[in-house]
Amino acid sequence: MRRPLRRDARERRDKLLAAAQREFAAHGVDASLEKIARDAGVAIGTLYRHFPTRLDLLMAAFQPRLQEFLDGANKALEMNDPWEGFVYYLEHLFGMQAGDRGFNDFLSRRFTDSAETERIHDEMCQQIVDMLTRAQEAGEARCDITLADIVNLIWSNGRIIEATSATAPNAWRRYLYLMLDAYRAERAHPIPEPPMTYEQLYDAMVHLSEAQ
Amino acid sequence: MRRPLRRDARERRDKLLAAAQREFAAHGVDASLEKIARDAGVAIGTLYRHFPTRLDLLMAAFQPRLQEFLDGANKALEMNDPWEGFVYYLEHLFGMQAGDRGFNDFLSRRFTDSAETERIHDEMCQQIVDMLTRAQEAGEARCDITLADIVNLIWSNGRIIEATSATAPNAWRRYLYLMLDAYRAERAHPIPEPPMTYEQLYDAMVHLSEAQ
DNA sequence: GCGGAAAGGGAGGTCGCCCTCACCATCGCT
DNA sequence: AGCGATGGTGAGGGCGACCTCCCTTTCCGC
Repeated sequence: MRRPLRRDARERRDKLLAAAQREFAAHGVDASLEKIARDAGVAIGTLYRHFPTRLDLLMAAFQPRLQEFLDGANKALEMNDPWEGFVYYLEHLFGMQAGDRGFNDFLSRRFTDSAETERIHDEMCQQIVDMLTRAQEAGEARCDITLADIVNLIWSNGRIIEATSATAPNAWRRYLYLMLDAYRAERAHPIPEPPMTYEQLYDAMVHLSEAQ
Repeated sequence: MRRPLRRDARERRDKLLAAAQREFAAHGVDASLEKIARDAGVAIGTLYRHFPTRLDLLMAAFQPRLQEFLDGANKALEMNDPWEGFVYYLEHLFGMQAGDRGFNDFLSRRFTDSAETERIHDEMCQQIVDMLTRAQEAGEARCDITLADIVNLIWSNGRIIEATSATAPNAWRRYLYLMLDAYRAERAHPIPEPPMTYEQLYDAMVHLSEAQ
């Protein structure tokens, strides 16, 4: 049974979380923990007392963003037109990637030793599959694409945002609308490579975490 | 007037270049120079004597790759069908990106203090413009895309390769063929964002270099 | 207001990277 | 063969990151 935090501890914890949100948003999930502590006006030892691992801090800092995202996603599922829902979902997701580099990194990677992040990732994958299937069954999205193709899209959008955020902050949106034309059933041409399997996809996300 | 290198100097220089090619290919243009020296069986001071800056080493190591690329590109320009040439060019480019992470990085960035790399980049941009214009004039590629869209494509392909090279080494090819469907003129849908200007594009490439 | 538990602090060890420089080794011209 | 120029070496200084641990400070219940 965890007793409530002492007042001073609570305050410093909050400052750390605020600083972490800023730093992760600006520099991605590999941001310097020492800089976060400095920004929070707190000693590095204090950061480690509250958050023994980087992942602990990450999860605490991203909780609100993730909730916000999941809420937005539900709206997409409630839309009547499957294609519109699909577009809305991706636009919402891309917009959040653009606004937060940490969220961007978080989406692209798997953190195998956190059951909590794994659960969130699984949930998002499920949402994407639902979205895509609905659009495919309505005959709007081409039938030869899978979850893995959408994850590829998320990865590549992440890169475009890294490149353009400082100079052309809306470039990702243009890229998305181009990509949507690639996904329409009416324009589909055969693709010479099979989709990635789920396992390949998973391994690739783990790989991104390991290669920093 | 540069006199020829002493025999021992020439040998060590060659070993350094070979090690640099391996390391850059495996870890990108930010690979550790100390590791390159170690791999070459040479002291770090020797590396710096031959190549005072990272860019000097980079250029020396990439010269052959770049030549190889430019040769392949010429083939594309000689093809009769403009669309086929366009596809061939991109497939060739993507394949080289997939085989060499250093080349991949090199494509995405600008190194402002090297006239030589700037020249090469300018040349590639010109090739792309020629390629694209030809395909557009033949009515095969949609008219509302520009050089910047192709550079976006190169960036995003770079990211997909980073993610998938270890688990699904041909995933980039699937992505390319999907993207090609986005570029076809037939039944193109309007895009709500304007293309990036050349200046935005240039700044974005410089930005990628600075943020490591 | 006091005592002990909870929390904070930050110096310091480790690592990998960049880059320099004073000294030593080697080559090759004569 | 000998000597000067050319080239090689690697310790060492600087940096910024990670993480630990012991000592000090602060809180809060009694």
